[in-house]
Amino acid sequence: MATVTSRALALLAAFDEGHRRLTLTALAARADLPIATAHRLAAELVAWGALARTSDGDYVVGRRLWDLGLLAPLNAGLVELASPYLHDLYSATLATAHLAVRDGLEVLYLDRLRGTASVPIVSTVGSRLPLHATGVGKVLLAHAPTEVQQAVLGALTRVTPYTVTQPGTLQRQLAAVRRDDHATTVEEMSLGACSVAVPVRRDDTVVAALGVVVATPRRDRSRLVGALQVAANGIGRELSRT
Amino acid sequence: MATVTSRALALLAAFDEGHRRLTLTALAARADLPIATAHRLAAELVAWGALARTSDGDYVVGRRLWDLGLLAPLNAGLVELASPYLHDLYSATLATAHLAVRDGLEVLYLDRLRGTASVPIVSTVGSRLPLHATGVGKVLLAHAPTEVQQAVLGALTRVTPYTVTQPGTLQRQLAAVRRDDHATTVEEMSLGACSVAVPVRRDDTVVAALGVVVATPRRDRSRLVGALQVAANGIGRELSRT
DNA sequence: GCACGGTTTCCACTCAGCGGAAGATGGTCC
DNA sequence: GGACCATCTTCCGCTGAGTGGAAACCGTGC
Repeated sequence: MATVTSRALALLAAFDEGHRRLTLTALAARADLPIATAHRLAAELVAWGALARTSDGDYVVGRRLWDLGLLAPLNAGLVELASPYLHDLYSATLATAHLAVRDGLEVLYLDRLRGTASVPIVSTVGSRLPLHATGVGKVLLAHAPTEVQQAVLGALTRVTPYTVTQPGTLQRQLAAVRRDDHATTVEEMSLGACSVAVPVRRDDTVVAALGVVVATPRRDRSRLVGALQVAANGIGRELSRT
Repeated sequence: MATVTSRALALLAAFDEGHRRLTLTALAARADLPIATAHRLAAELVAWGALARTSDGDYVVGRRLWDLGLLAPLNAGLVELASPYLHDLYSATLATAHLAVRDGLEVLYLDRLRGTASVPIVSTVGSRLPLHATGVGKVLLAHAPTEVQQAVLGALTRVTPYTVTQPGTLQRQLAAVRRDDHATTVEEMSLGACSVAVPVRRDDTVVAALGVVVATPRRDRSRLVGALQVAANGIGRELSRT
């Protein structure tokens, strides 16, 4: 038997990147609730500010959830603190630059500065992508607890024909990431897109990863790694002061 | 009689900028709920991801609200699209740069790039400040519907000794903002801080304001206005394409 | 004017939610 | 080591908050 709270949360969960605005009927269907129940509970969420009603009656996520979301510890200054460095990185490389953290068994993109090159970019702020198929993901996975590594290694899904799906291969790559202090991918997440990423450390702990996405990394690899490390070190220094 | 939904939302509302992590007892007190009730409902919020429990038992806002918050229409690309221009502005001026929108009778800061100058900055991403006492606020107020202007003009609170609190004076300033297409403040929000701001237009509609905070605006006013307008025009052009 | 789809409102029935109390846990002080 | 305190967790009898099908309402299109 569902609780009232779980029903209200089901309404919130009905929204996602592909469903940012919903009619009442669609909202009820996606929340698996009768229309009358959805209507009643949604009215309370609207009154509080968790949802909002557009002028033609559709429901959208309310401003108050934006406010609350900013209080989530993940945003405790990291995005803001890292932003200048992300832009320095962009200026130095003109490539799409990312700041990401590990969230369970996935990469979560906290910030992105989109470059000008026509390289396919699949990430956006708030999106989650596989750890094993992205540069920032490999960095985060290489420094994750053993049980996280084992869980990921046990479920390597193929995203492109070049995605590494053999555990042994990925383990060797992760060891190389720890040794070389950077990771690369070559069309493992998107065809036409390669990436380079480095760890962001607060003292000795890897708390995030910084990466860029380019068409071909091999030519500029050491230059990209250098720029990434300068930016990552700057972020790490400021993190150590807070 | 309170509903279950209102109690659950009261728990979420217990968190704010000054209370990012709360013990169960504090959470219950701030939500005005008995501890047993708070414990039960909070457990459901934790299970869903709206709240999280730290290792020592405290409650914090959960990652899932961060995700949901990103879906709020306000963030539909504006922050990300504007970010490169905000950094261009920073590079050109080395001052703290802001992107803000009007939210009811207040300014809401969507993005901020903190400059290096030692000027007191009171805004942070997500914060709301008065429309009449900030540069971006004056821009947004000058282009707000008449009833918004009248509501604000009827309640001009003093923030510093230099805050404009006489309706006639502010009205003349707003007319000047519309005429000159930029606004300034001089220690009206914080002593030692002055600001310059311009409108960001999508076609002919003012949808945001872009501003910088400096120690003394008079010396660089036209240079700052120029840089702001270049950035605002760039943002506006991209907005017109989406 | 009618049909249709979506939204809003009603209300008899029932079980989910309530919260005080008791127990458990952990930390501090003497 | 024991006493004390504050916080957290769990229990459970009672009852009114919540339920959702059905009807009414509303807007649009033909």
